[in-house]
Amino acid sequence: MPARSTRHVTILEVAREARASKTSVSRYFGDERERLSRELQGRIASAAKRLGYRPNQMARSLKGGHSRLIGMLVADIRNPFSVAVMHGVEQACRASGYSLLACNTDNDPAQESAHLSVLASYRVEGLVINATGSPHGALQAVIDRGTPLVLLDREVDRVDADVVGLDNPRAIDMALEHLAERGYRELLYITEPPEEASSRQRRMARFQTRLDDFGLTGESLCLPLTGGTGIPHDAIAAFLNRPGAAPKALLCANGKITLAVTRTLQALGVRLGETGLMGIDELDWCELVAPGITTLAQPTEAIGRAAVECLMQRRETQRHPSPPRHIHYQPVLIPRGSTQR
Amino acid sequence: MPARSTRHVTILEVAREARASKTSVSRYFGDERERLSRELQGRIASAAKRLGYRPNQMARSLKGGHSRLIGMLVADIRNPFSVAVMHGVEQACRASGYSLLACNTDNDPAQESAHLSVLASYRVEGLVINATGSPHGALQAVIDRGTPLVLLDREVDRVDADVVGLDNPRAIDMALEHLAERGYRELLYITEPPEEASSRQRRMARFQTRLDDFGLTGESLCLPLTGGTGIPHDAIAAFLNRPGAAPKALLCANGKITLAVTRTLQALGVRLGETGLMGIDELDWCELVAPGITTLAQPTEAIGRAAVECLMQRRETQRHPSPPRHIHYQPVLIPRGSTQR
DNA sequence: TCATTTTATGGGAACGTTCCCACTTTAGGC
DNA sequence: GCCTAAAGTGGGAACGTTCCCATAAAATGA
Repeated sequence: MPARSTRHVTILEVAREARASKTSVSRYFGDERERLSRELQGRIASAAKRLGYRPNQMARSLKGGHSRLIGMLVADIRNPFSVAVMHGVEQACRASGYSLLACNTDNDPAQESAHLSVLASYRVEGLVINATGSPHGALQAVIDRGTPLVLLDREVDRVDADVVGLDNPRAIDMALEHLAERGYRELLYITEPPEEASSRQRRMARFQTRLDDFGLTGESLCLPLTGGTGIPHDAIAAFLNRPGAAPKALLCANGKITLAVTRTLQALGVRLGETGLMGIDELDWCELVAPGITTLAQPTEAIGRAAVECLMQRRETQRHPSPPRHIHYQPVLIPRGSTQR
Repeated sequence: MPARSTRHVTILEVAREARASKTSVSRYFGDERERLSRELQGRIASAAKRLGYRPNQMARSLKGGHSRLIGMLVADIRNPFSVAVMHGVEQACRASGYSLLACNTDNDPAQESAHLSVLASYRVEGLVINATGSPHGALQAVIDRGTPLVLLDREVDRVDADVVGLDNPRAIDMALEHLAERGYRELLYITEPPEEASSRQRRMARFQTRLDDFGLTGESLCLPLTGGTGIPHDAIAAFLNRPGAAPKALLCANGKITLAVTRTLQALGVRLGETGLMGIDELDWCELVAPGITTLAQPTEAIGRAAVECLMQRRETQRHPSPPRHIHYQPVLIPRGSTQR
């Protein structure tokens, strides 16, 4: 029976029970266990177990300044991409002995700064941020305060932090190359509002610049997906019904767009393959819809792990910081029927 | 310029800057702001802003015993159902001034108890748990220690805590009723190993008991989905190829099963509708696959919110606890082509 | 007018740790 | 065999709060 149904056992009670000093108990649970004699170790171990002792992490971080907490801001937790990255982040944190305090901002700058504030009050030792668009002074303030910070996927103006994400130009190039190779000639690039995220801008800009190089023509369509699943059918229908025999294809800037566009195409009765469809972000269901939807998969877990690695590295080289690093991962092409004419 | 590029500002520095006592500053940031004169409030506010002060939550919880933290254990963070519930939980926490420390156990009991341990060390004031199967003594220990605890979806033997989840019998009844009404006669119920979760047991048991009442025959198939996407095609093929003209249908116990089964059916070239397919858990893509997959949607956000509500209630009525409550939500039927012959 | 309450403020002791130092004992070097 | 070093242990002061108390001033009541 592990005793005491009420309240928490303290280090002092363990010390008394083990006939040792609190210092020794502290050493036992800290990283100086080796300094204790075998015998004392034994006494403390059994006393602690008997009493059901758990060091109070709050007290620990107060004294030592180590909260052992990493904070994460996720723009949209219902986006499978975000969750996959978060999974990687959490694993890496745990491997380094940290816990993850993850907050969902629902793409709302107000929630973002509120959460940032909370995370600061818990004295997180590092921050992984999938920020909303607004070039946030609060972020730079965090860095100035000395908290290591990594930006995920999206860079933020005038915030000099490490950035981890997809190699966006390469992703677009791969998409264009694939679509060109499969014989599509006229493209429509569909994206959420680019102002909100640098990665969206990068992708869109690259799309425009490289079309010529692949002998393609194309244009971009910006869809605000706020709220419902609604998406304007007419803009897409107009593109598809445009006269001319050149094979047409749609390129979706991310998973959310791919979902919305697939819905629209079904509503319009479009046959996939004949009309090309391709998306960035791999999702569970992409292989299930009709002939399968071709995607560019992001190495989400790796991105998450890399983010934490950056954090840990900065933590170790705290004094006189190096310039921000940018780490870009290669996407993986998963060809399916939706780009097979 | 919010001053001090290094380290954190303390309450004492603010007090000095505002020509006030630390007690007054503490009052200002606590819930006794009203007791201070307008003038003093002003001085403190501006001093705090000038210095960029954020109360240290670690110190706060150490002294006051309020960590303002709720812990959550999620069995599988890559399951959209879990994420949706988590979203509800987080919203509700924030509304009550709590932050959420969410941990993913990847269905691994070892990680579960490790995380439980960590959460305890942060002195979380409540715990929302989507537990793995093992009837965990650790859980009861948490309760005994006085931490309110809510079980999500799955009950755990010999742990007397509140349980929030789906009305499983009703869900099965609705499914059977719908399938019978649509003319299917022979059913195959497909589930993950029921030992791991009470909800799985409930659903399966109900399925077996109520078949007769709807004039149906049927049997159950248990699939271990660990690891890859692999799923034994042959068991399902055997069911489908069984002689007899009675229309057949498959009922999937959760979203993960629905995904795996849909993959299998595509591989087998089965036409949905002709062969019925229905699943518990609504997913993004269910309306996209072929004629659309009929589902029973769980009110995930509501479940999440209810869990936190239970926690808050227990927190307020700490002394002399009431018996565990069980809250069960009704599913919503979303009929689609996969159950239309 | 003076005792009494109320209002506004501040000092100091905790909360449960860690960590610096100091002390004792044992081992090592010559 | 004595001096020094190392190993093993413990006491006490922080860490940044909150909260109990005490105080001073202002308001109230007769």
